[in-house]
Amino acid sequence: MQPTFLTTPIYYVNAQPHLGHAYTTIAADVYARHMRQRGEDVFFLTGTDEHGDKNARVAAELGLTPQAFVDRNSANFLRMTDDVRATQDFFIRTTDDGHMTFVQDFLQTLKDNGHVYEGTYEGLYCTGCEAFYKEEELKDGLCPDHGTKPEWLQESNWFFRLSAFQEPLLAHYDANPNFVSPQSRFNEARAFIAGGLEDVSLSRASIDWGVPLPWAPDQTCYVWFDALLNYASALTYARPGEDLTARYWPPRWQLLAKDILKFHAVIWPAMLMGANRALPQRLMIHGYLTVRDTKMSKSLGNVLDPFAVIERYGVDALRYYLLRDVRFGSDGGISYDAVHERYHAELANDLGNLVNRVTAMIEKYRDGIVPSAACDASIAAAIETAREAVATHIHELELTEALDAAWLVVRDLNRFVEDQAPWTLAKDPARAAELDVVLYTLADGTRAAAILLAAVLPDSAPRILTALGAPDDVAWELAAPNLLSAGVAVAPAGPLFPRIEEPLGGDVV
RNA sequence: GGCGGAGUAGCUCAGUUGGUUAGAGCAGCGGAAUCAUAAUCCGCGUGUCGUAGGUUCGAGUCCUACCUCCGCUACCA
Repeated sequence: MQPTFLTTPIYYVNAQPHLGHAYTTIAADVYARHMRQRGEDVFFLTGTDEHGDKNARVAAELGLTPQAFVDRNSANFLRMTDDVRATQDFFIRTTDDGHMTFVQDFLQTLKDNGHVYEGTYEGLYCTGCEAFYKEEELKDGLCPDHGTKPEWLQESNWFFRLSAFQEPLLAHYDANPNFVSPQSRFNEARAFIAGGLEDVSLSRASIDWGVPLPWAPDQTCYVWFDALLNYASALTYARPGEDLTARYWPPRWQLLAKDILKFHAVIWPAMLMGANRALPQRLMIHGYLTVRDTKMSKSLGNVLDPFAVIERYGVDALRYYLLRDVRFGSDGGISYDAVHERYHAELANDLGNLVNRVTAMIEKYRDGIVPSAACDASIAAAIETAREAVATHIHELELTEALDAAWLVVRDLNRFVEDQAPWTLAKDPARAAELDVVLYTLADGTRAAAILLAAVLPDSAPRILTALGAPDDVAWELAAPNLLSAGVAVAPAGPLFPRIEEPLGGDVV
């Protein structure tokens, strides 16, 4: 299989990392980890978007230079990737020299190819906001923020001939029905293109904090062009002295939220076409996480704090919850109560307790040594089935469905315990061989389940393997039956997902 | 207005190219068991499949109209 390059958007650093950033990052990380489990050559890219007027303004308000401001805030995002156990291969910053050089080269290429021209951008401009407004955005013809009357301004800009790519884009969409997922987003993007494309300005004359145009240094690159190019620039300098472009380009998957669909599904591919570069294979547009009910919403805008969840339940719980409770690709409601419920019902009760009871029985009935036996055929079949299903779903970024498929094994194993009643077998020495089969099956099946879940539960999966006396290796080919060595000693280590008394958000005063 | 999506059990949702008694998880009720983090397992749902028509031997699954909700309808990022 070809190397896998996947990306998250780069996050705009004017604010703090929040749930949305964590969500996309986690989803991409699950894919990256899965592909690495399969031994694939993976390059997972994420990072921060640091130019633009907004950053410059916030920096000024704080009395910082733009660079000092973005340095500080970018570090917050880098820390976020660690907090959620993301395993990116490179964390790009658009203020990197390598990136800025690439942007200039790319813009020059677009211009050399005849896709850039000088024009005039005009519109209603509010000096207070330092931004252009459309008439319908105004309130009674006044700026909604400042209540002042905006001026009609003209600005000389350089434009990207996006309109010229309407037909090529449509052709690409029609030839690649999987280009954008889910289907509804594909339709949305295609309809937008079919409705006619206007040229877009790719530079700003009034903004200093950005990449200067190589042929007109008095203008800076419009921040979205700058930002989108990160996906390509990173490969040229992520590894000093090495250009990874030939190895990884184009991206297998680019993940993003629906609010930035147009930039990624229209402008970005057009930019690549204009530079004669291959387009990303697929774009995955996930939905919004919305906070439902929660009595604590005294103050509006109360969002679920991913770091609070990590602190109380652990990072695996956050990763599991976000991918499990909301179908990846759809919008969905989340809540602290739901985190609490799923943590206990699924992670603690179904999985954690399974590990606990299996190791406890092996200790009690076999002195902690995994007996020699063959995995029960029905469980073996369930593992094989789940292995295929999980892989298929993850390849399509159907992460919720992948979890469902893996969880069937967990449920089957719990059912197997009840069906076989090892505690009964243990009372009859004549049935020792039967008990061996049951105990081996449980240990082996739980081990396989851990590997199936390892991409989502990077902390817990190795702990499960260790508890079962298996090597700490989550290679995908080990997600198969009969691969636990007989004679190893189990090493129970207490509850994997301890019960949590107080749910988050309950501390309403 | 235009384009697109969605309305299925109390809740969250699955339901391939139309075909036997519409499914899962959660919650609820009842029961079993005791290895285990009082965890697990089993049983229990007469749901007008948004409304009204239509096509068909047969429609949640196709067609028409309508109702409700949502998204998009471009340069803050």
